Amino acid sequence: MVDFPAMPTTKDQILDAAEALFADHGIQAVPLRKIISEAGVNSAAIHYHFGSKEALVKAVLARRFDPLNRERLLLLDKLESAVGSGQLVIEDVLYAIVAPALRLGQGTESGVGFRRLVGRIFTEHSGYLESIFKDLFRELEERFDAAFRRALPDLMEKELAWRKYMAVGSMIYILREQESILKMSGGLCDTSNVEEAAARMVQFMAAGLKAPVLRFKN
Amino acid sequence: MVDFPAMPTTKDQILDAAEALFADHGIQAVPLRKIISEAGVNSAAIHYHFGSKEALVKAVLARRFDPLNRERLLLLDKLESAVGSGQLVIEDVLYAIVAPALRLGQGTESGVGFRRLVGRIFTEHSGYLESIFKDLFRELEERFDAAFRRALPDLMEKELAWRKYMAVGSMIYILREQESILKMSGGLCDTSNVEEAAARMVQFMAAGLKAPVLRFKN
DNA sequence: GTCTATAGGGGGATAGAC
DNA sequence: GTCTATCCCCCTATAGAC
Repeated sequence: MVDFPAMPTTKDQILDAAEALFADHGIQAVPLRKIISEAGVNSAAIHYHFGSKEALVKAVLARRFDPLNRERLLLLDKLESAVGSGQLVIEDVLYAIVAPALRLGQGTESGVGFRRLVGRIFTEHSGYLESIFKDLFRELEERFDAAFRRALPDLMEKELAWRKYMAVGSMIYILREQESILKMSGGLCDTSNVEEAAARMVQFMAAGLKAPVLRFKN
Repeated sequence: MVDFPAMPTTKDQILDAAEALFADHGIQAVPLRKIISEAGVNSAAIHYHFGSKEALVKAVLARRFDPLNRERLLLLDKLESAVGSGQLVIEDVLYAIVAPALRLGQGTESGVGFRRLVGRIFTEHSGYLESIFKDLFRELEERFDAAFRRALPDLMEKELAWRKYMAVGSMIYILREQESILKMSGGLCDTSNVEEAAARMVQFMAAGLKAPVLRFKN
């Protein structure tokens, strides 16, 4: 058979099927058998191509998160070089995190799936997922933590930490549950308009991050 | 043997063990065998007392969420009767949702576990969990949706819907991941001080909900 | 590289003695 | 109400023919 570029390889079929199923049901909940039957490949193919379920999971995640996080860092690079030693605008920093994730695979049929995966990975920790997650996000977290600091220089470290996790929480909930939210909201909350969704998310998170400082006794 | 009130029944031992394991690993990920061994009961005890894993899950969740949501609704009742036909304050409404969840089991050893369960239930949907979740939260959601409307009368329906889900997302992420957040933040984000944590969460969510309105083309 | 077949371990659920 | 023993299904992983 001639090597025809558009022909999906067995490996890709497995990755596609696994990605869709992981997004729908969670990573642990999906048996390799289901991936096999969904991908229409042989029952030994996964172990031949990847070696184990853990290695497959790593490959599925890396295929999306590596380019996604590279794009986020590229946007941050641009922001940083644009302001020089000046102050970063928190809305711009948030946009650099949110928009690439919302854009992921827009227009493709499988797009919703791996956008949901982006949110899901933050709340699946058990066993080997923990270390996969850390490897995927270490650089991103360091760079954006520093950017948050620069954009919000007046916040105490503790205050910023609290608000950062709450902002992250709101973002991953929207990404992860986008379909059930679309349904629950009766069609109002639609992430398929990327710029609108990004603007709403950025605005919400920025408002929380910039809220007036509270005083506590401790 | 005399009926001694402090003696935990087999049923309670099962519920306690299941709750802790569900909070740690997720509901689907926990096999009944693990609950059995953790609870130190007989391998047939769960099926004798509950009938199935689904019925056990329902019992575990109802034991905590029924009183929790009753308390939230009681607080909302008080707010509503205090303002009469006037306007509700969004911060008070948010506090009525957040504070009871943070207070759940504070001081007890197993408290962290079922506080995490509160957050976890929002992102485990597969199969029978969906309908259990709806049953547990139907009344709460209706009442608090109406309260949000009353507290934020100037927001368009769509705007309010978006912001509501983002606020919910930030809350459940904090509840659900409280231990990993405590660790990741180097001890800064501690939910054991209930009033401080509640105040921070309320402030963040309220700021996002009250952010200035954006204009969109659609 | 792709197939069938199967090993080997867990999973939920149940029967039936005590 | 509590125990032991076991059924039957599904899981990951591998061996070995083609």
